[in-house]
Amino acid sequence: MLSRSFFARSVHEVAPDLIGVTLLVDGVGGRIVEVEAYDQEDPASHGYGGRTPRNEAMFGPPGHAYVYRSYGIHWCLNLVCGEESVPEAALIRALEPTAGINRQRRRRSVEDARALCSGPGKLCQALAITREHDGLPLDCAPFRLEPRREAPEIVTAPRIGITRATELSWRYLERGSPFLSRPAPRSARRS
DNA sequence: ACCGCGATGCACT
DNA sequence: GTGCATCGCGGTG
Repeated sequence: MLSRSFFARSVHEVAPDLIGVTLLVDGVGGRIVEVEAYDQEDPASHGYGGRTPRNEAMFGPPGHAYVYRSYGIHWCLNLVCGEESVPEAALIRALEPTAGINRQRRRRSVEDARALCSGPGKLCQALAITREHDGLPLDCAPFRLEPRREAPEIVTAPRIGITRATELSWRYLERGSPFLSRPAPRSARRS
């Protein structure tokens, strides 16, 4: 299990450190292979405009989940970082499935393991993450976070699917992983 | 390979 | 009313 202090650092330190960490919800999940950082001064962040009912968890203590609904259909999972009342969070964008893969297949109605968790909405469907997980601590059930065993090779690239602050390379990926939401662009740099 | 679009919730102007 | 931190499908090269 990751220590509580793991998340009590800048999201820009935590986000790359999450690559290779195993994320499980009720025993179902896999290795994190893609993450994006969102910070307090970031116009693309949900926390940028101040506290609202939706983003309340972003302003809470680090080491908790922030789950929001995207495009009215999908759920997306963030891990809150930094310090209380300062909104910083890491968006989990893709997992390499390692646990409960058949349950993930049933929830997603997909066979190919590469399609189970290759996107923020997909992985929430595969792990059955919903609004009920918003604000929950990450060091208790149903969550489980296991440290990585070996240091992965990490590359950085611009974030995906945003319209503001697109010049920032705050997307972190495991180099060469077949489980990404989208391949790394040719411009990707080693972290 | 790329591009367009519909589904649907909700924060915000 | 508009704009998303999305996804899957169907059309066209």
